[in-house]
Amino acid sequence: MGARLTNGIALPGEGKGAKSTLASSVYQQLRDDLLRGALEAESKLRVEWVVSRYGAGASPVREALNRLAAEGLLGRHDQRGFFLMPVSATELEELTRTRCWLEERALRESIAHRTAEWEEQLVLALHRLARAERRLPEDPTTNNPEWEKLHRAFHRALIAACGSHWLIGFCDQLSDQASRYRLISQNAPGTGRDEIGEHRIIAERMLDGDADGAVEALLNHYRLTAAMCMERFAQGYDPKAGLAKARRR
Amino acid sequence: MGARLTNGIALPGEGKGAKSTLASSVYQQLRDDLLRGALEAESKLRVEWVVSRYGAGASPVREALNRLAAEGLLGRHDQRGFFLMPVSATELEELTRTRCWLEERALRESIAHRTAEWEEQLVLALHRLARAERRLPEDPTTNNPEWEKLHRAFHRALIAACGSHWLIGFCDQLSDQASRYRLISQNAPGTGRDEIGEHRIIAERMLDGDADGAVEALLNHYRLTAAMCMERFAQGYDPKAGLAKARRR
DNA sequence: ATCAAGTAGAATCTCGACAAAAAAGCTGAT
DNA sequence: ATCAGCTTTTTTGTCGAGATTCTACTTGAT
Repeated sequence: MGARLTNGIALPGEGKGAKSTLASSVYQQLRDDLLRGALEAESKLRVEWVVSRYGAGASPVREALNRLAAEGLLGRHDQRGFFLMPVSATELEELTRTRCWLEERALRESIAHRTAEWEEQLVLALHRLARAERRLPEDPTTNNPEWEKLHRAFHRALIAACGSHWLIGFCDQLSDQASRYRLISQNAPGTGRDEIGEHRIIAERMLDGDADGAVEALLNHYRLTAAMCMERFAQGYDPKAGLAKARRR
Repeated sequence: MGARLTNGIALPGEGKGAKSTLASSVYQQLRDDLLRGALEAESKLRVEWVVSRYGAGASPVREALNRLAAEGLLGRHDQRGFFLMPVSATELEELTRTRCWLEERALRESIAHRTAEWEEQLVLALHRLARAERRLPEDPTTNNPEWEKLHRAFHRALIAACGSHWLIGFCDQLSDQASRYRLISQNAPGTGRDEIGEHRIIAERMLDGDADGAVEALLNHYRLTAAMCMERFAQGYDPKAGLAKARRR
């Protein structure tokens, strides 16, 4: 198993010459895959499976798994290994509720402490999001990872001026969880939803300093997304579907 | 944590029941020591030092360190190891502010969804806290670890009925950070503060369903603690003190 | 004296093998 | 057929050695 390292060729996003460790590399890739909903099939996550998939030894893989478990993306039981956190309707509801609480506070603080610099970043984030394609051009049934990145960046830009990196971190964590649900339930295309319009309204009200209006728009945005997820995944998602596939061996 | 293990090798010398995994044991002990402010001297945390102190190999120690870093109690730089998160006045201010935001929401929700069971738990937590000694009987200058446990349990009981384990987890995280500051700056004894009285007032207003009053009492409680910490640690704590000691060699 | 380059030392990080535990499979009796 | 108890297999968790990287120190030149 040759260690196929990705150093030497600097990725465009990694301008800092910081050489990453294997543990961090596995962490990043596995995290992306988790958020992409790429491996929701298996409930259990054997370390040997991760080792063979990402081409690293057991030690860095275990370090990555420990980080993800501490973040709440994975679960862990002593002497029983790691597993993907289960999903459920009640958990989605609780998640959305918590998210609304925190984001409302973050939004209001962000508006109260806005600066010109922050406004420009917000405009920029909205512009980039509007330019990106929602789905992959070659396959309109799958989400565009680039759009997901920009979407997350936009929502982070909204609360960037709230003045608490703790609150920003918590919102990020909840955002990760939410996108996991969104991508598991494969948000249906073209359900008559004007996504970019929703985002634009939120941004405009933010820029106008209309805190109440922005909060209302944002919470509706979250609740609508959650409702669509809930519906689709209450009727369509079968947690045992993946296990059948895993049995082939 | 009531996992009674059928571990034949009792090894009573260790005291701590190293029941499950070494990584979890090191995690628990190191976390306790961090919150106790027991090792704030050195800024850097060499894994070999942890290995020799807690008697485990490098692998479980690294797993424990990764968990703590993901929780925000430690910092980490690739290829540069782990370090204790620095403390500062601005960080304490930001922490306190964030904590007030989250705890206010949690408190209001907890009151709104209170049950008889929850009320009883709260009464119990207050009673236990009132019974415990604030300082160690044999050495009145150091805090009583038992009191710290009960104090944390009381504050968690306040928000236990808020209906979101996410929010509870975030509040716990902030509570950990806050107690780190409190114990670093060695909260002064006998500054005329009626601690048990403050806690009792909060609990009484909670039980009365007086949300506004409870919130006011709780936030004042946090802000007073923070102010005392801030004062003592702005004038008394020198972050370079530990480094100077480290240079002797 | 300051600064740069090169070297020796120390720390981090990773790998492969081993021990311990849990899960799966098997036999035999009720 | 079911279940307890034992054996086999799989998986987790741990250790020690080695490779890679960072840090501190010495040396030499402007």
